[in-house]
Amino acid sequence: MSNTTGIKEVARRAGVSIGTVSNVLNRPELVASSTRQRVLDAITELGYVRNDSARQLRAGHSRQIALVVLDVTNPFFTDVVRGAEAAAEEHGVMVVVCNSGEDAGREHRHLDLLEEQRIRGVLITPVDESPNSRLELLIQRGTPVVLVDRGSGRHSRCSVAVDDLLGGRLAGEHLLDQGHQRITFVGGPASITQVRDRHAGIAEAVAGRAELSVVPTPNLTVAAGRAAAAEIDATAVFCANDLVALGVLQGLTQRGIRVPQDVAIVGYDDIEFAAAAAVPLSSVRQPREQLGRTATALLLEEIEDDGRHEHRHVVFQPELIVRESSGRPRTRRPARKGR
Amino acid sequence: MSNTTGIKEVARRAGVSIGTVSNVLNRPELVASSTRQRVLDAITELGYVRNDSARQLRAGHSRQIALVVLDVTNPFFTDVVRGAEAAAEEHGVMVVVCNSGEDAGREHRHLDLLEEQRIRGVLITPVDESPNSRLELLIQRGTPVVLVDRGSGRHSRCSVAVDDLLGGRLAGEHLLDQGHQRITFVGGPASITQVRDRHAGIAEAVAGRAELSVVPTPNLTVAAGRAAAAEIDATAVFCANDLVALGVLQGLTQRGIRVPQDVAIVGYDDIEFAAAAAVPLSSVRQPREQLGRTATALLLEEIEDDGRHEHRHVVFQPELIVRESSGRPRTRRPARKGR
DNA sequence: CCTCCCTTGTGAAACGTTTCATGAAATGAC
DNA sequence: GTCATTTCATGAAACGTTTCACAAGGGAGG
Repeated sequence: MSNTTGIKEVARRAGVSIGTVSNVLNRPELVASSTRQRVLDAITELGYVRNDSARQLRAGHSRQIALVVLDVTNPFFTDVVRGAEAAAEEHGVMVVVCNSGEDAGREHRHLDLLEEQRIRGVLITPVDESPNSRLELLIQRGTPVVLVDRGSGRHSRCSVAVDDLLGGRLAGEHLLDQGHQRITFVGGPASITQVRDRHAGIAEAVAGRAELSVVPTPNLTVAAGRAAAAEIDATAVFCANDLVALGVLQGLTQRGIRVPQDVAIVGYDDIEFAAAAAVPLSSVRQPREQLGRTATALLLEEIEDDGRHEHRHVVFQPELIVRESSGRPRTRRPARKGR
Repeated sequence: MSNTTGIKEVARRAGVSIGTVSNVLNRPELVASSTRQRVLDAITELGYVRNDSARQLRAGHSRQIALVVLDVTNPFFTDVVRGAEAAAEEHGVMVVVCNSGEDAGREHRHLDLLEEQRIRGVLITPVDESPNSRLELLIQRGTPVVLVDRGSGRHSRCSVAVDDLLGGRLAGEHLLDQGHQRITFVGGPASITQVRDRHAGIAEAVAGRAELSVVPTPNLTVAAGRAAAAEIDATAVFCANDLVALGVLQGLTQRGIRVPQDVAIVGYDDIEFAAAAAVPLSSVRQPREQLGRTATALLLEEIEDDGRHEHRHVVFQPELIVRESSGRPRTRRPARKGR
């Protein structure tokens, strides 16, 4: 309603030129304090609100960065979001969160929109990593992009990742230690790099020492895990994801299969809810917030460097957290035992 | 890099005026198909990307809506996000997600930015509802706003909510039915309307029939719940939130207190993880996605109606889901009993 | 052949900023 | 009192769109 059309009105009210108002806004030290005050007053009296479109148009690019996640519903990613927001806030940059929902089409559309907005930079965990993707185009046209939770052989961009191969190996070693001979990997689709790497990791660890099968899932959700549980026929399960693991746990329990006595489970991500699960879940922990923080730092650095910039690849080490779901059946809870 | 400066370049390449290019983009039926094709070709050859800032500047407002949530980390809100995204997508509108983190300052800054961007509309669960807040100003200046998960006495805006008083009552009745005489409400801060209403609801149900105490928390997180558990001295707990409930469950377990034998717990929201908890959690269920969907529909409707618009208030009914955490101590799991 | 209308395409104005070259006034040095 | 320098303020151009009044050309109807 009272959108009093900007700077011009303010200028008139304060009795100065629009250039001066702009200066008050952007380089206040250039304007005499009395004038400055007059302008400031006019601004508050009029309830003037800067028009960002005009600003951006002039500047040629936005002042925000985007974070495109695979699944907002996954606590892993919400923690990444928090990390990114924290880092961005320190630099006075705003993060807009986009959700691809593991859907390449939506990711594509998001990138279209973001490019139209001349977004300053993009943090993304891409749905897949085909070489001629929409993403490549974006990079090619000059938008800084940092890959999140995904290593990158290519050197056309920065990346922040956790060593998923190692994560898979850790899980594998652990399950072997527990004496398991038939292990199943649950997760999918294989188009997601994390899924492939985690699978490759455990395959490597297990090779020749135990039997490894796979139950593929259409996505990485609790529901998918629950469904997958029906097909599990092994003494240990390694899930691509804690959500899947939680689902598998529910599914197995429903089938009357006890965890960990009959089947052990190891998840991935160590989300907050893993520890609170019906059977506290063993899981491969990733530094989730750190991931977001570092990615943002890298992106801002690249934006800063503008011209020449050395792309960097940061890799974090995962850590296996062992809880009841994969421990040897123990009797260490007297309260329960004694009743 | 190859940001070939827009429409003008395209026009030159296709040998037409810029007005024509604009027409191809916005009202293709107005331009002869041969010309149209020529322009389209030029666009792809040049890799032209529309400049949204310029578009917005001309239009006077953005074509996106914002969703400001209290806590991205809370599965309740991520489900609301999903609902909102789904509804928005059907209308070709993009949703930008902002996280206030239950921090009034951040909420304020987000609204500043959003207003500068002339955001088309805002869905928000405000941190608090003081009458002269930043939010009021936004509404006053003409931005359509829909309150999410919060009823509104005022008629200056639409709202979508779940009847939290009823939710509290349901929890209260249930716990009374189970014979509890000393009940504690855990949650805070009281500045959050939901917290107040849920508390008021159970207080109403319990009044005169049992003793009700309160353990306040600084926010609605698992950690806060865990900490609050130390102060609990009652036979039943009603938590403002499933996150808090999960925390309380952990904290009590750590103290060697059994749930539900020693203390019953009822949560709120019925997030996906509630059912998967160490002790499956009783919880007051809200139609989370529905909330997001409806809010978005209302907002789009208001944007459509533009001039005269009748503000509406949609209220959903919550539903109590009873699980183990508040059942009478049962022995219905033979597998466990028998070992 | 003249008129009228319809289809296509044009050019310029406007949206609200920022920036920059320029100018005016004030200050200081001599 | 003059000149050089510094401090402030100005006006116009530019950013890339969309929109709108208008013009040019082509048919159809008379």
